Amino acid sequence: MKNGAVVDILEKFANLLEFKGENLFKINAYRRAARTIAELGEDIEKVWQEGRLDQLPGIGDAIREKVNQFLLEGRIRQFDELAAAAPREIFDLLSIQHFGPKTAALAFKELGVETVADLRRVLEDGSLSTLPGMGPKKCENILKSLKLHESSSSQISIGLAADLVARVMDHLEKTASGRFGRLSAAGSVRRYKETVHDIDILVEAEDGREIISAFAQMDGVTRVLGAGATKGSILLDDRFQVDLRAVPSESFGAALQYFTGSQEHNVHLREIAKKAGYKVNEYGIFHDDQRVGGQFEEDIYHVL
DNA sequence: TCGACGTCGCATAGCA
DNA sequence: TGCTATGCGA
DNA sequence: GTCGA
Repeated sequence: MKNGAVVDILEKFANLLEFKGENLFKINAYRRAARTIAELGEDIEKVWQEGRLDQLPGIGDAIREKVNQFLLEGRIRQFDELAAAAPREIFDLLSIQHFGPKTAALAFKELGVETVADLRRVLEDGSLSTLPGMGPKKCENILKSLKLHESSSSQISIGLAADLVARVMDHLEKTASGRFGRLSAAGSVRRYKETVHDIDILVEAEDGREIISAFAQMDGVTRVLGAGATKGSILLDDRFQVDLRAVPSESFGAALQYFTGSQEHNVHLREIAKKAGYKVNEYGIFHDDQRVGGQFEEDIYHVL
């Protein structure tokens, strides 16, 4: 069963294209193809042998050929070519928050940053901050992310995640009670995925400023990654990223559905909605641009 | 053959 | 100081 | 790059 390997190389292919600065839609095409295979209920090699590869959604001539080459020879020539022109540790580098493809390309081109160690060096000796668009704050943020990247522990077990959610909810109820309505975990925590990457919490509030500010001030916050009127993001205990979103009452249900996912589930649901003449997004469910629901999560599933 | 492909909030940098 | 563009993440 | 109009 090589499905995992195929998914992996297609996702990495997308990352390499992104680093190269390729068209965003092309990049997404590779990611979509990877997702299709990840969700495929059968052995990709079997599909391949039976010549059914391009019956899979998102796989056309070009990607089919690459998958073909991979299954035949264990490698993809174009992939190797792209990889040869990129930093040695490109995938590691891109996994550092705030160090995206554009920044990576700039640092590689101007300073020859190939590895995580290189990145640390150019951050510490200040040379990265001499590049256009790389102000002090941005460099500081990247350095913090890099340290986090090296220390963590990026996956959180569901048990610990649940504890963290309880901690946040407790805090909000104590310090901002009455200023918000419903409060719920979302994302992979709510889906009880065994391990999660970060923690998403949703709160019902017309104006999220106060509650997000309370959120950013709770005990154990070691960094405020962002805090606005509708969205806040913190680092708890130096390790755990927790995001809080404030949404108005009429779209709380839709947002809960949307941010609970999973991504594949959302894609599937939208498809169903589309066929039935509806449109679903994080703000509600619509028919002819008329809102027909969104206050409750059930609205979405009920209508469809 | 050709246009659509999700969209938005936040932080930051750079400029007027 | 305010505005806009960009990168990033989700 | 893929899909559908």
